[in-house]
Amino acid sequence: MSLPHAILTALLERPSSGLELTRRFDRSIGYFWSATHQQIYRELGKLEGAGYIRALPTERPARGQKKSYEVLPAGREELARWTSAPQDPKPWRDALFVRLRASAVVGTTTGVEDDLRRHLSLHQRQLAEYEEIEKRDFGPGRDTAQDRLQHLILRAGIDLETVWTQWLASALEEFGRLPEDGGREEEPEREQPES
Amino acid sequence: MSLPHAILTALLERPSSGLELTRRFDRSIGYFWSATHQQIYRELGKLEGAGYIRALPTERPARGQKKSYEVLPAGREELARWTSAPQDPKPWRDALFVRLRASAVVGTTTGVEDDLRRHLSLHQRQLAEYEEIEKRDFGPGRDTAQDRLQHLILRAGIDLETVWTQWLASALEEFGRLPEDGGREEEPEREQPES
DNA sequence: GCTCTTTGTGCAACTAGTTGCACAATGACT
DNA sequence: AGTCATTGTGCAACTAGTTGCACAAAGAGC
Repeated sequence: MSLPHAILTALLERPSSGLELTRRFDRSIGYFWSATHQQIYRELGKLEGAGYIRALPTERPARGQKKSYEVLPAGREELARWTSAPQDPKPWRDALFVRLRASAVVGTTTGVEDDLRRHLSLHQRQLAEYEEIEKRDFGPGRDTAQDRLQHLILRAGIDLETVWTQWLASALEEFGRLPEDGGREEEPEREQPES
Repeated sequence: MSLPHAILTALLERPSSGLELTRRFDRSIGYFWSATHQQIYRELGKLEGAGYIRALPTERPARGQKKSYEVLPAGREELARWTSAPQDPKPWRDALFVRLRASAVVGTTTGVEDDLRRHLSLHQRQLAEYEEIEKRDFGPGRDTAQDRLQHLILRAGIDLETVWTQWLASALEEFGRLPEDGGREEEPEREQPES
């Protein structure tokens, strides 16, 4: 459960209102932990209730009015605690693979193939965006410890998107070599290797 | 929402009971779509209610008794429909990156670093397991369309685990070069690049 | 001055997934 | 025969995340 901690991190980097946070999640933090504005507002409420953050004093605190939050010491402590506590990696889930395996067993491959192509171009776009950011924000100048950690994260994104595009390309190649009816099994009772 | 479709796929490959499904999810399908037995039983109930599967007739259908399911034509159709319908890739979420970024801002890196090491060895183990499976199940003999699609999926797993191990190794290297107090910013008000 | 759009904030209901427990049948051990 | 562990099945409560809507304020266009 990382959303509250992602928010604390963002607020430590810079105190912000709900909308500002939403924007920052869209173009930065959301690359590895996405969240909608609804989630963010709800979480801000909880964090405030827990005493981890507080609203910065403002002239007219009314509804529909910008409200900025800053992290309190308790919030910083909680973040430090959470950050250094061990956590298991979540088992990755990807519907695309389910669909691939399903298409092998029902024997229709054209639908997935189209989507494979679409995903490929999405991943290519994302990769390009990351590389753009890398060029822009991580030139030779910036190498404080903080820069280097952020660069490391960006690198993970780039590497991951790279394998995705490569794998999708190779999958499409493989599809090109498949017989028209796809992978429908001829003898359904055959013992499958469970891989 | 892929669990029902993952189950349909598995049942088409071979009719099974809840427990058999659970086992197959553990060592095969679960590599890309994990599920607990509770989820599986619940979903089997729903699928039966929807007329997509049915319990194979058995002598003594009592509680605590093995009950196998098979896919009905309607289930196969639904699976084919779902498989070929376009679906957007889910934005990937990874708490590790949140923690990394958080550690940069709170300035404590030792905890994460230990966990990075632990994750590295977990990914290495997973990678080894996949490669074992590849050697065992996808030798030169097996190359029906279905084999090739399953191999493709396994390849994705291998490729992904490979980048993970590489990235984690490079991250640890980077950590080795960091100053002791980590990435705590010296001037918190500096404009951060939002990458 | 009045509608219209944009910006900022938020609630409520729903869906998916996880955790924790419970209970029946079976065979083994004593 | 009696308890005990194991196997197989399942419910219920909870947590996290998504979707859909609503409402207030402010400025823009007429």
